Amino acid sequence: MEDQEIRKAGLKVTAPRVKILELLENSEQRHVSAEDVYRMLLSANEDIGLATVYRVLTQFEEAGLVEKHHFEDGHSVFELNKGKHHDHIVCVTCGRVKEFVDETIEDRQKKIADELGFQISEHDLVIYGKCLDDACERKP
Amino acid sequence: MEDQEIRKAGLKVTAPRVKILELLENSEQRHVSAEDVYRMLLSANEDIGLATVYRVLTQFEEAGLVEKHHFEDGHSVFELNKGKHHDHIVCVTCGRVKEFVDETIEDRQKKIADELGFQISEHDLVIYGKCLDDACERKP
DNA sequence: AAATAAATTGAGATACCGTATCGTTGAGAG
DNA sequence: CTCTCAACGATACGGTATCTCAATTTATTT
Repeated sequence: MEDQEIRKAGLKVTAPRVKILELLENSEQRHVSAEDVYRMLLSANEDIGLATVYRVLTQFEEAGLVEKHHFEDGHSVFELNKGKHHDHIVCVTCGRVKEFVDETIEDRQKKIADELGFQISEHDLVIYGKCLDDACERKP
Repeated sequence: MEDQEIRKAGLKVTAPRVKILELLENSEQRHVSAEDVYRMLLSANEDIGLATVYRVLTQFEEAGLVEKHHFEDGHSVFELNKGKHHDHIVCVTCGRVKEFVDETIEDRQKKIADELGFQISEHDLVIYGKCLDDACERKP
C-alpha cells in the first residue's frame, strides 16, 4: 500500500499524496512533469490543485521517493526513485527518454571532481540526440 | 574587430550586437546569464533593452558564437564558444563553475548512444558538488 | 549623398513555470 | 470525539523568457 511509503517519509497520509503516488506507480511514462501529473489527476476527476501537485512532488523528492531532473528545454520531470542512479538520453525530436548507467563514466566523474577540488553531491548527465525510432515525431 | 565575427554570422552589425560581444569577450566571468549581461550594459550606460539581450544571445547561439547551458537551478548561462567542447562542474553553494574535458567519458557516451539507437546532437554533463575553496559562500 | 526596403530595436505586454499566501479543511494524537 | 496543526485549494505573485509593434537603423540601390 502507498500509505506505508508516505508514512515512512514522515508525511501525513492524505488523499492527494496517495493519488499522486499511485499515479506515478501506474503511469505509462516513467518521466512526468508536474503539469502532466496535474492533467492526469483532472482526467481522473480528482479535485487537486496544481500548487498541491508541486508541493507533494517536492516533498516526495526531499523524502527520496522521486527524483527531479531539469532538461535543457527548461522542462522539469519527476520519476519514481528506483534507488539506483542512472543518467538519461533524450530525443530532441520526440522527447523520448531512455536511461542508462555506465560505471566507467561514474568513476571518471569522481576522479575529475577530486582533481578540481569538489565534493560531488550529485550530477546529471544528459545526452541529447535524435532517436532512430520509426514513430519519432515532434510532439504537437 | 567584432564586426567581422558578426558579419560572418550573417547578422547585421548593430550597436547592441557589438557591445554585447565586446562585453562577453572582456568579461571577468566566462559564464554569464542574460540578466548579467543586461546589468553590465546598464552599468556601462548603454541603452539596450532586455528583450534585445535575449534576442542577440539567442542569435549568437544559433550562429555558434556562444553556447548556452541550463543549470539545475533553472538558471541559463551563456559563454563564448572557444570551439572546444567541455563539460561543467558547478558548486552548489557559491555557484562557481569550472570546466573540464574527459576523453574517456566522451567515448563512452558515443558508445552508449549507439547502443540505444540515438544519434548524438549534443550533450551536457554537469556535476554538482561543494567546492573546497576558502571563499566559498552562498551568494547574497 | 539621398532614397528605399528590410532588418533590428526598445518598451511594454504577455506567457510560462514554479512558489508564497491565506482562509478553510481534515488527519490523527490524545 | 475533540482539538490542533499540518495540509489543502484557489489565487496572487515573482522571475525568466518571449512576443508585439511602432519607430529606428542598416546597408543596398539610385
